[in-house]
Amino acid sequence: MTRTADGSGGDGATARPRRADAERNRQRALAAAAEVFAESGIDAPMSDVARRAGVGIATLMRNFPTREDLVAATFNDAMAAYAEAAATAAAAVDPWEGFCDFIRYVCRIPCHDRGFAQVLTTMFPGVERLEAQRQRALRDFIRVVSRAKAAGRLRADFSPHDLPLFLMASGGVARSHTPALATAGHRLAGYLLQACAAPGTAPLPAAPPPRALYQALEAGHARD
Amino acid sequence: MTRTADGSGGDGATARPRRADAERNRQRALAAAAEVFAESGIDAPMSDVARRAGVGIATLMRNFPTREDLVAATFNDAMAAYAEAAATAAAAVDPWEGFCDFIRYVCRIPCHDRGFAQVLTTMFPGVERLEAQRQRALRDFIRVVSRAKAAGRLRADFSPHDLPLFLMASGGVARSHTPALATAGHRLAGYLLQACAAPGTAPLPAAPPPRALYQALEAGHARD
DNA sequence: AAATAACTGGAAGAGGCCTTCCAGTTAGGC
DNA sequence: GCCTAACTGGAAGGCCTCTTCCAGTTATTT
Repeated sequence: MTRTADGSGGDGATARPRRADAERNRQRALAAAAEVFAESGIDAPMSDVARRAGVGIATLMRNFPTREDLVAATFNDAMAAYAEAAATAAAAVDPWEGFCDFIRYVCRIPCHDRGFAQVLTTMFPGVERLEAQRQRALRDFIRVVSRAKAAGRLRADFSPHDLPLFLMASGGVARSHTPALATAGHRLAGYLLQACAAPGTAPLPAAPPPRALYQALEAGHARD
Repeated sequence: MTRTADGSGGDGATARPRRADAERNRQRALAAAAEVFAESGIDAPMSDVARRAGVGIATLMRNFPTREDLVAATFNDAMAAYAEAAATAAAAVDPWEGFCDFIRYVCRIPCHDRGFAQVLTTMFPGVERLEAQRQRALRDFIRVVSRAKAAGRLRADFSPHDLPLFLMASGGVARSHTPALATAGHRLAGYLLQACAAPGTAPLPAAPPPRALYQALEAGHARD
């Protein structure tokens, strides 16, 4: 699983197998980053990551020259798991169950991994692998949605692009790692699922054009 | 309206009426803070506020020794308006209309004032005036809720303490001032209202104990 | 219009974070 | 076991923000 990360840019030929301690440090950095980002978000100080990994800052910076590099490498597996969850939901026996399970899964994410929640609601145009997984998840989620609609359980005006909306909403609740906020997050998921159930009793306000929405989420950092 | 802010700690007797230019600067600082905080949130650099106000940093700091002082003074009126909106909702002819209007109003706030959204979802135990208004709003909202329930339009398991939940969710969507995100915020409000309508088709996940919830929102800064 | 107390803004100091550089250390080939 | 290239960690420099201090300016009083 963790083997998927490679990082040293395209050494197609077996140039040389990398020194063992260096690789060990790289892995330690990734593990530390996973912990720190989960707790404090992807803007956490690099020095925190280095300290927790037990390596120097320079070592961290050499392996991951930019913060984006580290973030991408750290959440590669999580993103794959996310895409996998969407695929599972698309293959669920009961379409509505599949939909509900996936939404609940998604709403739970910010409670235990703040960093990953940020990654899920931020576009990284420069990181192909991450975006490819996100695309895959979206494609599968589109299937989830159409199946649930076909089964008559999901309201017709639900849009697959409401997914980032739900993610951002959950992220807003899970601003820290408090049990109370985790409970609140579950409750929000409950409300949202209730709202999704067919038939919608009243029309929903229009959704923003997907292009505009995703553009607003680009990595210019969610800050104004 | 703006007269309500006083700041110079309790000069009960007419000690001396404060120099005119000083008062002018104070007002300019408040106006600038309102703009800056609305755009960038209450963690915006103090120097930005000073620059926009056209005063020196020292002047700003003398009027408002801590950031909390400035935040409290800046959002005093907005908080009063918020409480007023709750009162209006509690007096609405149609209880359900009152409820919906208020929720929509609340969900719109983060779209045009990021700072105020943060204030609404952060407790400031040291700022009595702010907390008093918040209490007042909550009391009126409790009336709104019970009236809407009595009218049979609001699901029975809705809790008045879900209000901060909705606020945080909206805040999560309105991470920047993009039209797309404003539209998304409206849509979220639509979903939430749908979910609130009686009868709930399925029980909601339990809410966190209010004490724990509000504790998690205390001004230890929404960071971890 | 002079005296004075209130008020002003910039500069300097402190702390945090990111980035770069370099002298020292260590793994791995021979 | 030694040599060399790979790798290491800390320290220094740059930038940003908050806070404090002080010499200069200005409104107000008489």
